[in-house]
Amino acid sequence: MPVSKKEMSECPIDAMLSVIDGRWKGTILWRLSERPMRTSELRRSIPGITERMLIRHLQELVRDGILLRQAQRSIPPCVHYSISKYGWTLVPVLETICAWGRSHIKLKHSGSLPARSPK
Amino acid sequence: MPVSKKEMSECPIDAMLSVIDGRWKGTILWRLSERPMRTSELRRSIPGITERMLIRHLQELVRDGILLRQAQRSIPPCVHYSISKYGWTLVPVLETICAWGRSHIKLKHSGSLPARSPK
DNA sequence: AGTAGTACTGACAAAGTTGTCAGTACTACT
DNA sequence: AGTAGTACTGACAACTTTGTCAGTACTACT
Repeated sequence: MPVSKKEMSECPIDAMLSVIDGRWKGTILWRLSERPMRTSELRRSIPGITERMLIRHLQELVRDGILLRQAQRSIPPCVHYSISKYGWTLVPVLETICAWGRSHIKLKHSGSLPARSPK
Repeated sequence: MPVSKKEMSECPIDAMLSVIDGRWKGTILWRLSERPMRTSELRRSIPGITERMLIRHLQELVRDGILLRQAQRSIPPCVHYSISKYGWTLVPVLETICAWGRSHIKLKHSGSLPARSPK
């Protein structure tokens, strides 16, 4: 069950968005761009996310080659996730997105854009 | 009824994605970045889109300040959509996204990334 | 012995997004 | 007179994504 819909679009924008898209993917990448983390650590660092959704997103990001999954076969299990070499090529793009998003938020808060219809 | 979900996230990435996100928004912006178009023209230039969805996406993009809507009050009606000054600040970001997406598609097609699970 | 912790899956409900269909008011065409 | 075109709305079905809940197997702690 995919977390993002635009499975294999030919449009490059959609192809990129299919990797990023998903309720929590941006946040996950953001956290992991600081440092690799293990599953539970990541979960605690993202308020509101459930374990189920975290794991689904992680699995997709791993499938897309963005994240690396390193598991120690121990008990209790310990799995570390980190951004792969390929994943790092995505980070500058995210920074561009983020920069625009930041100024967009400012505009919205300053009220110079009409607020979106409530709910 | 919103076309995109992440209504007013504090995360800049989500704030930006909420503007872009929606099944057809990327394509719509792409078309309009070439030249302004009227509704029906736009619809015909995007295969697969329905009039209903086109109009919903257009309305959201107008609400977000990305597009400009210019209507002649004539019969039959004639409405032109174009990218606003603010919308143009988004275009370089889209180009960055697009560039990454293009190389991602290449990688997927060359098979060096595992294909996503079918359906 | 009971509780919490690890990383994860399956079944399913709740929300959210997209698509379908019909309808509006008026004109221009055959 | 019938048909097609314009831009758009409302109701609602279909599909996708997200969230909830329970359960797994095993250890470490009180």
